[in-house]
Amino acid sequence: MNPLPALAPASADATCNPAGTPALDAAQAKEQASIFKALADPNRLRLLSIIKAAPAGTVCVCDLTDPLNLTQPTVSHHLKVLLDAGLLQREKRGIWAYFSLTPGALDHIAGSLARL
Amino acid sequence: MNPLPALAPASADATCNPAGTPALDAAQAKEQASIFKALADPNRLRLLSIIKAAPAGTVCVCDLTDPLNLTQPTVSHHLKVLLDAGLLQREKRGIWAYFSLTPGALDHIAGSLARL
DNA sequence: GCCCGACATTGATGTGCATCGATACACCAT
DNA sequence: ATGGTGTATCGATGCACATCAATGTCGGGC
Repeated sequence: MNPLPALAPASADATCNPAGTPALDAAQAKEQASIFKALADPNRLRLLSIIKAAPAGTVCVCDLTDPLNLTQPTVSHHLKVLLDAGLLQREKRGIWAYFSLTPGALDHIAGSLARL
Repeated sequence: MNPLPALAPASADATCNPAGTPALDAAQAKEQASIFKALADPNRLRLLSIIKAAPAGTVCVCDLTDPLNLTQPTVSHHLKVLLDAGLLQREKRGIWAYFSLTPGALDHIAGSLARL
């Protein structure tokens, strides 16, 4: 369970880009696109924002359905998308599931943007 | 024709986030999501990468269809999406259309990510 | 004038995704 | 065990999008 497995190999081999091959090959592009796809939804951005702004840094699912005005299955779906993208971490405490930002994930994405 | 009209109002009013309202309201989230939606496609990421890596900083459309292995209408569609998102600029020289990165656009997105 | 090449737009098609209701699962209390 | 509550998963539905072929538009050369 490495953190951010999909973000790692973005800057491995630095080719000198010989005027015909694109700087980003198809595999790298697909990986990065999947990350941005996770961010390409208003409700998921709001989820990230709420979790980031939380005092303890962790938020229970039951506190996320009301501010977004979505049903519980929909919120759970979005959280899973962000989880699979490596942006969130889940910690189960008893009945409740607490979500927190993966440390450095947003910074990592910002870096890969600048390194396009 | 302002550059990056959809990116501007991200950090206007800084509320103190009173424990119920999300840090990102629905309108801001929708705007930012539309930007990430433009980035959430492998071929569009490759287009940006190719244009950024080009020596002159500008690339003709005819040089973009081959490396992506897509038809010309599809490439034109993707370029329009990036154009509408404020990420690219178009300059027509005679018959040809040259595309270049909007200066600071990627940095702006990276900043808004960190400011979520 | 006419034709040709570069690019944009349109229409159609298949696929993917956001959302919901219903249901299943996990955990605690009694 | 039995009931109840918080989450996750499933199936279905409607919409958005990526892609292409065909067509339209603009500009240059003959």
